[in-house]
Amino acid sequence: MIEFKILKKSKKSRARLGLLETSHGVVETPSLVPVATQAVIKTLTSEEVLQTKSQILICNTFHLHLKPGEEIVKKSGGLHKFMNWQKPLMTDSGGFQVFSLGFGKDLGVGKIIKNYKRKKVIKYRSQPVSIKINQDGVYFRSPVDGRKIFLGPKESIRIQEKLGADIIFAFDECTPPLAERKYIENSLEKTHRWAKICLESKKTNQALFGITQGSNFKDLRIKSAKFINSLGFDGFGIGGDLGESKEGTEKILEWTIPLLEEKKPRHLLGIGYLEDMENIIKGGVDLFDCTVPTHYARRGIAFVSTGRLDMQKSKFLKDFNPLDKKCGCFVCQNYKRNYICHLFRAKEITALKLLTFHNLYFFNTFVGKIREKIKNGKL
RNA sequence: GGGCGUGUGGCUGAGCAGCAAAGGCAUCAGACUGUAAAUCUGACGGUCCCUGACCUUCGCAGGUGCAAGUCCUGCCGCGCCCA
Repeated sequence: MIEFKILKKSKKSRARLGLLETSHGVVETPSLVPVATQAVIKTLTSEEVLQTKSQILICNTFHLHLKPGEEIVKKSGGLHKFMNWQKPLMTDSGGFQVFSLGFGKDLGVGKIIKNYKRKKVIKYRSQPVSIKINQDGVYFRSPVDGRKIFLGPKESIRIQEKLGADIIFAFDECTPPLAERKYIENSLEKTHRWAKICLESKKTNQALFGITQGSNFKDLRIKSAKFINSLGFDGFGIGGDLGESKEGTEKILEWTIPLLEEKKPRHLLGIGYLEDMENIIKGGVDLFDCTVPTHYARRGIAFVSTGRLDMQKSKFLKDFNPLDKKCGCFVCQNYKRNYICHLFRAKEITALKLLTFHNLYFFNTFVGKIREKIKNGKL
């Protein structure tokens, strides 16, 4: 069960300020949802994650099904106890892995392709190499040991019920960019049918979010938003490939969000560079998860008020400043760039931890400022 | 002093007649948006009219070959064994 309270609606945009109440606490929205795929923010303990001002995390059904298996989590008392995180939690359904382990992996592309000039290469009825999608669900090849795993709407919900997050997602197909229209149409039918099955098969009182798709086709996005909205979900995810550019994503939000019941929370799946945040929030997004702060941290990238710093560059060995002078995180209070740079170049794992902590704190602070702007009528 | 072995680009280490010379490391550059991801891609002797051409390289100095990092001779350095 969740309750979503809208505290303020912007007069300048679709942005809104809200409180998402769950049995594990309240989330101020708009909010970033850091990604804890395997029931952990890589490199951090849950106590540390709390200090990054994170309010809610999202774990992954597919990964936790593989390791350690939902039964283990259930026997541990559910995800919250298992990972010692007593604040709100979400689980993603595994729908993204239909893409990332499928065409995403085959074609070496992400869900946003910058050079969209490339012609559509994914034809109707074509299948990725290592997964097979049919009307009922998806056969995955486990990246862990290669065994076959079937995941469909019922399976995903059953697993998510055992994992026990506060908010769970419907099982969908995250469609690839580079797919022709007919592929998207067919996929959308599946996602819609699966959405109904997810709702019907859920037995717990966890909140269930339905996911709208439709790639970058306006009529399909509208069709999907209307259909998913009609089913009675507790909230919405907006997924799939989100257009060829930032503007593409904004358009998709414009097509989708006005058709979703206003009092329910909207979660934009997988978007969140710093420069994206204001735009998607203005588009009416309440929640968004993104791997960027944590993922980039492990690649040596620090996000700071002046942009990105690649902390592996040797020039930082001579830089005695903190990552960001204005940042209040413990890393910026206690460590200098030259030390962090040294740790990266020496391949010390603590480097990953320091940047992960800083990036998350920085991102959360950034969203906090946007909430302030909405509050003050500036956005 | 004698015997055997060895010396390759920043390091390591293949190559033992047709090579600007495999791998690896390091270095430099780039990518990354519901995590396949502490990963991947590219460059890495020099110059230029740069999908190609030329120049300089494999301890040093000579030699034999159309052709030598690769064979021969001498020297130098390093290692092991014997005195």
